Amino acid sequence: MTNSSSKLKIVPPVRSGQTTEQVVARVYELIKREDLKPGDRLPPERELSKQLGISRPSLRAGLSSLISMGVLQSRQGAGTFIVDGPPALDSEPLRLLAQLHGFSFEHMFETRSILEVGAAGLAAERATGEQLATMSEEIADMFAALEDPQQFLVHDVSFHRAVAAASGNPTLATLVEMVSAILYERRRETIERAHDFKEALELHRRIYRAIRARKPEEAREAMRDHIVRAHKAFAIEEEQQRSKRDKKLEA
Amino acid sequence: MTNSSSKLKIVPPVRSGQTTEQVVARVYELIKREDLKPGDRLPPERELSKQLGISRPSLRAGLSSLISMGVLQSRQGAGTFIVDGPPALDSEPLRLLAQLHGFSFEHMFETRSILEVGAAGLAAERATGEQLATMSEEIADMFAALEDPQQFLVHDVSFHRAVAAASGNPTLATLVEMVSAILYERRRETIERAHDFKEALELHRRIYRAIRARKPEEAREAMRDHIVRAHKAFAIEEEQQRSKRDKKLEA
DNA sequence: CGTCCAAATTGGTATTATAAGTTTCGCGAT
DNA sequence: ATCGCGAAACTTATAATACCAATTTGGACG
Repeated sequence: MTNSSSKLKIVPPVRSGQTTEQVVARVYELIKREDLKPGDRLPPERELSKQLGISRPSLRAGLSSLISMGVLQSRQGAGTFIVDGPPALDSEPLRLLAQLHGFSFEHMFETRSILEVGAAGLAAERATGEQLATMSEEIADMFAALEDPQQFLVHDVSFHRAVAAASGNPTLATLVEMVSAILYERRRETIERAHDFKEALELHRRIYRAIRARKPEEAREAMRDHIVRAHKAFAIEEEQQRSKRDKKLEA
Repeated sequence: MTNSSSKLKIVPPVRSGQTTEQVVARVYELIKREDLKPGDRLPPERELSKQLGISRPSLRAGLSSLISMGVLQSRQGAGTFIVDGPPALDSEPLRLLAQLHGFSFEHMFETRSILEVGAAGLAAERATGEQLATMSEEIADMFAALEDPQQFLVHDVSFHRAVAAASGNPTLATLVEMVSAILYERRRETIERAHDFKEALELHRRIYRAIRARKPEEAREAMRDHIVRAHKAFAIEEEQQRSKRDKKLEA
């Protein structure tokens, strides 16, 4: 139903949109018809370019788009594949947009809070036993990493990812992941000066207990409380780093 | 973060586009240093490819990525520009991801609900006079379009966009936009059979009044109620369309 | 069973032609 | 003389063809 006569719009044969868009649209069609599943290999570039009636560089431009969108992945010598693994959106676009329009970290934290509070509430309603186990394990790993900030942060992030997954809503989990990734990267740089991991750990346990006890409202409240505090801690770390940098400039 | 030590699977090094990534990274640097602001023009392709030390087709592959990410925009004969206007993320990646992993519309609605309920709450705290006026105007336009489903839907969407904007959180507004765009496209096809616009309109007015009265919890509750009902209406429309299609197949 | 080579495939470049928008300049009318 | 207007020249993105390089895969051969 691509260029049939359903509309009388004066559209020259393949004139609509750039060739790049055509590639994206075509791959979308392939996926939609389930000719392609995650992990599958696409036809070779030369063949695919012939099928679409465009040149190889043009095709490559389109594939680049899909790769940067996180839908495809290519390995030289092997082929181009539909990305396998958990669904995820690349956070690069959001990062660029934030940089362009000067989104503040305050807004990022606020958005993250809304998403994760929602996720925690759903998780309390739907989490499976296995998902509960995963959360619990991450908390144990945080205990074990109380002296190693970087490692602690890794398990912190994993715990939140587990909660998002336990919401049973992949769309929501994907958005949580996208926003968190940006904050995580920034946090990694300032975590060294962090303090009071024990408090953070206790807050995580509180979230877990509420989810485990199937109490959505408590889970939501615990998550909200945790992120507010995390935001404050983050702000303090940022401030410390800033003042340190200023000091260095004086010298 | 991808290949943690949880599995020893021999994963070939991910060389997904070295030059393409270079282009994205370089443009990101340009933006970060504020050499480039929204609306600005990039150097011509020939010049830029020389600056980066890569060929034009390779550069174009990178630019294609940025264009599909919604960061750039090209006009033949004029040049390539940083996108101007309100910040927005292309919803194509999410659409593809949803198709690939079979995300359901239920999940989409649930995510939209979480985002918009949060936005409504914030809007009740922060909406400016002008933003309130915009919302009110959209409601008036919905009144005027009670007999024209397509037009009604347009103002419906605009109203929600206005609420998201009034949250004062551009990150949140961007995510709302991204998720809504997907549902909107689908809705446009089924809206003709919709019923009871008056009820929907009344729910919108309730949201507006709560925001106007600066009552966050009421605004949240009104938004939650509205989206639940919208979801139900959507499900009914889908069902009608499905049964109609089945009927046609019989004949 | 191991090693190595050849075919397949993506990665990247160079060159050229084409189409579309922008600017400029000259001409004519006022 | 000046203003408006149209056409030509220029700039720029768009796209195709041809070519070589790097890497992986699989099979042939010892």
